This record gives sequence, structure tokens and C-alpha cells, in this order.
Amino acid sequence: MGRMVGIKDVARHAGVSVGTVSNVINHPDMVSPQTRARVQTAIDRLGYVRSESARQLRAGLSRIMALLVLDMGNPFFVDVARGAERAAREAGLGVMVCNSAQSPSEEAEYLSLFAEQRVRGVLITPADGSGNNLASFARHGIPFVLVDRQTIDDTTCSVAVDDVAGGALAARHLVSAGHTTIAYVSGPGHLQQVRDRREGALRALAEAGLPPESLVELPTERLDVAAGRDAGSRLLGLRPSVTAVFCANDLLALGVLQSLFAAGVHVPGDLALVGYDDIEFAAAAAVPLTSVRQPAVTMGRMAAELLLEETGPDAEQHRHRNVLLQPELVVRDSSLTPR
Amino acid sequence: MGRMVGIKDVARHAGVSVGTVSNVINHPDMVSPQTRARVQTAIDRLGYVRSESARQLRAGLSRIMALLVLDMGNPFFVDVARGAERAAREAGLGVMVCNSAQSPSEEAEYLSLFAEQRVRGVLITPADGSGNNLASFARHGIPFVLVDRQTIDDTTCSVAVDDVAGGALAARHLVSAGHTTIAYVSGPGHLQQVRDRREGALRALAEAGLPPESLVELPTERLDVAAGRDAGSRLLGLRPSVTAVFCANDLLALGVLQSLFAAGVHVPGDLALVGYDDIEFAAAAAVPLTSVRQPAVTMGRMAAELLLEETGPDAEQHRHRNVLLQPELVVRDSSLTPR
DNA sequence: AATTATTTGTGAAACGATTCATTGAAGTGA
DNA sequence: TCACTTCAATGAATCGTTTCACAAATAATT
Repeated sequence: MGRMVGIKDVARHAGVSVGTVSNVINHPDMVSPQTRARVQTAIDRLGYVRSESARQLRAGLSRIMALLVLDMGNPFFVDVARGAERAAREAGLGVMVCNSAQSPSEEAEYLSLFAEQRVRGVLITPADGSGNNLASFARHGIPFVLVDRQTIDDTTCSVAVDDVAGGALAARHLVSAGHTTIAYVSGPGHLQQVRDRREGALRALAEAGLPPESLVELPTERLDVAAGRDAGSRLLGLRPSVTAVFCANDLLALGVLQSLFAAGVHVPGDLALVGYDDIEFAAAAAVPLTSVRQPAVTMGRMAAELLLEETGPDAEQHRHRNVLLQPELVVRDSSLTPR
Repeated sequence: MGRMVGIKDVARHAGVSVGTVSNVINHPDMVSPQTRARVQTAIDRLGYVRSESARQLRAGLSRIMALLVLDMGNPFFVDVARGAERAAREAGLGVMVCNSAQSPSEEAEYLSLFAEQRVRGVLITPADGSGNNLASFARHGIPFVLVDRQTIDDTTCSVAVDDVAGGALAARHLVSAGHTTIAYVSGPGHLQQVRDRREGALRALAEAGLPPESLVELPTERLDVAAGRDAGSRLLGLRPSVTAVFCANDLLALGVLQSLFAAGVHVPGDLALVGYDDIEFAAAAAVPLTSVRQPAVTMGRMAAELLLEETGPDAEQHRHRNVLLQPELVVRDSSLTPR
């Protein structure tokens, strides 16, 4: 691998100064057309590519924003990444997508990597409930935006979805279809989302004059398909008093669906099913899944835009905002009212 | 955002020279324990984080390897990313995962981004059939490894899975279950994978003494669930002469499954179904999907390891290798022999 | 023609780390 | 005490850009 050609080589080859070459690249209109063309041919001929690290060193910060998510296996986060990526590219930034896999220590490692890289900013769904990782990261002065998490204070921006509203949407839908006892396949109790969605469901039940006992909770260890499968088999015993199931997550719902199907329980005939997130595979299930759609792509995009505003040219007039997006119920076969 | 603290600030604060601070970080045993401790406290006190860009500028190349995949919405590639990430981190490198979305122009953009970043190397599943993008990228002298693609020559490393063998596995399985007319839901004809899997299937049929017409091809525009749904409805007309379906991809198979289910066609009773990739959602389908498992994580890991070898300290003795991994049939309910 | 603007191009000083030849001090053996 | 080695620490050069004050040449105005 021979020595990389630098701006100096181009300058020599074109018979101009390095400053001029730099101008051709960054401020083309400051250079006369003739020299511009001459420099350009030199660039092409030599195959010159500018060194991002040198540029960065000078600029003080990089043209990369980081996105740290909880689980890249979950299509929900893939969508978030898509949205962020699009917004970032429009602004000429790249996105470095990383996966903390819910581990606070991995999260910490990535955060210090980001600090070393002097990334423009970080979009993060925290894995560390204590907030220690974020607190120590904040000391570097690199801005970050919380994704899929709310903040009370105004020290950072955040973009989240109203999970209480989402839970209410799901439960209201089931109640209005005549269900009076609903199972809630929840996830790990320490997750705010899981709690909020339950809270929403309870509210909807209360609205309809149903007691809290109408919601039967089935906790799970994790928010994945396997946990759903497990919950599904536990569900079988709750029939027939339970006639509908609300899952904290589509992955869980898919697992539940599979269990029910294997047991010969018909969805929605015997048991109505509602998921959450509306990932692509929800619509693709054998019985298309009713789900609460999270505007994941929008969330990613808005988070990126907030960060861009905070780090952009008019950063001064930036005020931290806590955006709360509204979810939307997508009704499909899995919750159709049986006749 | 105040000025970043640099190595100089640490040096001043600890009363030593910059060289010494650098040594504390990079060659701790060259520094006496006392000064080392003094410098360390200064580092902690000031919250110093070294600038990766400065380090890179000096070193000439970065500590990042790039991974450019075709579709981050496909869990197969998410697994590839996982494998690559793990191997890279073990070597102290970060991975930048990017999505060309099958678009040659996006691919080109990313490749030039990688060149600017002077990434250590690139793992890529090419989107550009012509090979032009890669050819021009190769001129930068940055090594790359082909993922999920074979190479004939020995100018690069590659890691792929034997698709002919995979196609044969699937077809042989169906034939041995007594099926004599099989539909092949293929994808875009220009994809080598799609062609190889058909080739394998044809071979298996020939082995069993069946004519090539036993394989009925249903082409699709894309390798996703929607295309599968569409193929599924086209399939309905082919019954009952066709008794089994082999899909080039699990996403297609899930779409097919959904169509069949909606039409009241029983799987595997009326129609046996086999997918390809064995993504997580294949096992999670209502009727768990028989699928040809691709060692995706292994593929990502091996690709990364080949790259590390090629760019590592003993790069001299590196010989390009073309690794061909073997797929494996995972039999589940969707192809159980009906009684 | 003299003065003032305008347009192009120059070259040196950053940016923040690493490296390496060199110095200074302390220790060793004769 | 002198020469010699060993161990620590130094400081300047370097990496490849961008920026900016300045010079030179050209055009516009009086």
C-alpha cells in the first residue's frame, strides 16, 4: 500500500499552492475557472481523496453522529436508524449505528469511543437505568438526544412516543369490541415503556367502567419472541375468562400467536391479539397483527434533526425540547370482532 | 461548549512534557510509577479524552472497519453485522455499519466516505453488479472482503455460503417427502444467489430422476415479504399439481405463508413450504418454517477476521482466501410430511 | 494617470497526538 | 574519580488539512 497522495501532491502537480487546492474543494467560487479545472484534473489524475482525520483535527469535531440502540435485532430500532440516517445524510453527516444490547457496560464502552471520536452528537436509548453512563458522558460537552425515552428536565432534548396513550388505544379497541377481561403480556418490570403501556390500558378500562382486575398481567423476562411463546402457553390456562391479549411488543405478540396456533386456538375467533410497535413482521404474520404503530422512522428523524439544530450554526437559539409523538392503532385481522 | 482539554493541558497540569503524557497512555512501562500516577490523576481530574482524529492523522489509518450491506431490514444482515462486530471489537476496532439499500449510487457514496475516513478495510456485499464501484474503490489501496459473494480470482478475500448446496438441500428434502412438482419462488434474476439456489434445486431433482419441468419458477421483483405475498396468490392457481414451495428467502416464504393462510390453504397439509436464511422470524412464524440456515454470524465473523489478518501486523504472509461455508437444513413444521 | 476596489492566489500557522533522537540524572565497576 | 551503562523525561518534527492575513494583479472610478 503506497503512500497516500495528499493535498500537497495535488498542489505540486497542478502548479499551485496548497491553499488553492483546498479552496477548489471547499470554496470553488473563490477560484478562477481555469485554475479550478487544472486542479480538478490533477485531483482526478492522482486519485486524491481528502483525509477526513486531518480535516476533523482542524475542525475540532467530526461529521459523524452516533446512534446507540438497545437491540438491533428488533426491527423497531432498525426503523429508528433509517430515519436518523436519512436526516443526517441530508445534512452531510454520517451515522454510526451501534448496539448496546441492553448492557450498561457495553454502553459505557461505546460512549467513550464516541468521545474519542469527537462525534457531533449522540442519539441514545439508554441501557443504563441509573443514568450514570450518561451523566459522565455529559461532562465531555458532547450533546445528546434521548430516543424513545422521556425527560422531565430541560437539560437535553428527547423524542419519545406517548406510551400511556398507546396502551389506552389498544385496550379501548379491545373493550369496544366487547372484551371485558384482557391479558397484558408485559416485559421486564423495570422498563418505563412496559409500565406506561399498562397504565394506559388500565385507564381505558376505567373509562369503560371496568375494574383493574380486568387486566391480567403476564410478566416476561425479555421483550422477544421466545418470551412471547412462553407467555402464550401460560395464556392457555387463562381461557376462557380471558378473551383478548395485549402484548407490550410485537415480538412478544408473534411468539404468543405461534403458541396459540400450535395449541389450535383460533385468532381472533377464540382470542383477540394486539401487539405494539407495528414492525414489518406484524403485518406479515399468518394472521396479520393489530398493533399500535410507533412512528419509529419519524422518531429517528426528529431526534437527528434536534441534534443537528443543537450543533448547527444557530446553536445559540436552540432550546431543548421534549417531543412526545402520538402512536396510532393499526387494526388488522388479529383483533377482528368474531361473529 | 468549552475548549476540549488536550494532551498539553494534562502535561502542564502534571508538570511534565507532552511526550511523557503520551507515554503514560501508550507505553506505561516506560514511565516511572510516580510520574505515571501524577499524570493519571491529572488526566482524571481534567477529564481528558484523547482525540482519535489526531491519533489517526499520525497513524495514517483509522481503527474502524466498515460493513456495507444490502438491506438492514433483513435480519440476515443484522446477524452478519453481529458477527463482524464481535470479531472487530476483540481486535479493538469499531465497526461502522451502513446500508446501501441495493442502490449502486448509495454504495458509491458510502465507499467514498470510507475512503475519506481511511477506514482499516471494508466488508461488503456488492450492490453494483457491474463491479465498477469496487474497481474504482480498489485504487485507493484499502483492502476489502466480499461477504455473501464468491470470487473466482485471488485479488480479494471472500466469505460466502454454498448456495447450490443449499438449494439442493431444500429440494432433496422435499423430494424425499414425496413431492414431485415444486414451485420455486425466486427473486430478481440478476442475483447470483437466486440462480445458484435454483441450480441446486435442479440438481437435486435430477438426482431423483425428475425432469427440470418439475421445478416451476415464480419470479419476483424483490426479496421481501410483499413480494412473497404476491407470489403466494399466484401460487394458488398452480395447485394441486404443485405440492411444495421452495422460496429463495425467508421473507418471501413468510409472505407466501400469509397468502396461503388467508386463502385457507393448510401448510404443510396442502402445501409444504421451505424458506432460506433461517432468520429468527422463520422459527417464529405461526407455522414454524423449515429453512436453509445460513451461518450468518459466522460469515460476518470470518469476513472480519480475514480483513484483520490482511491489515494486521503479519499482513505480509497473508494469502487471499475464498471461504465457502456450508448451509444446513433446519426442518420445522412447514414441511412435515402430511399423513 | 492616480486612486480605490475587486478578484485570485499565496504561504505560514494552527489542530492534537505520536515518535525519536537527545539530554540529564542516577547507578555500576574499575 | 572517570568512563560507561541504564533509566526517565524532554521537545521538536511530523501527519494532512483549513483558515486567514496578506500580496499581486486586474478592473473600476475619479
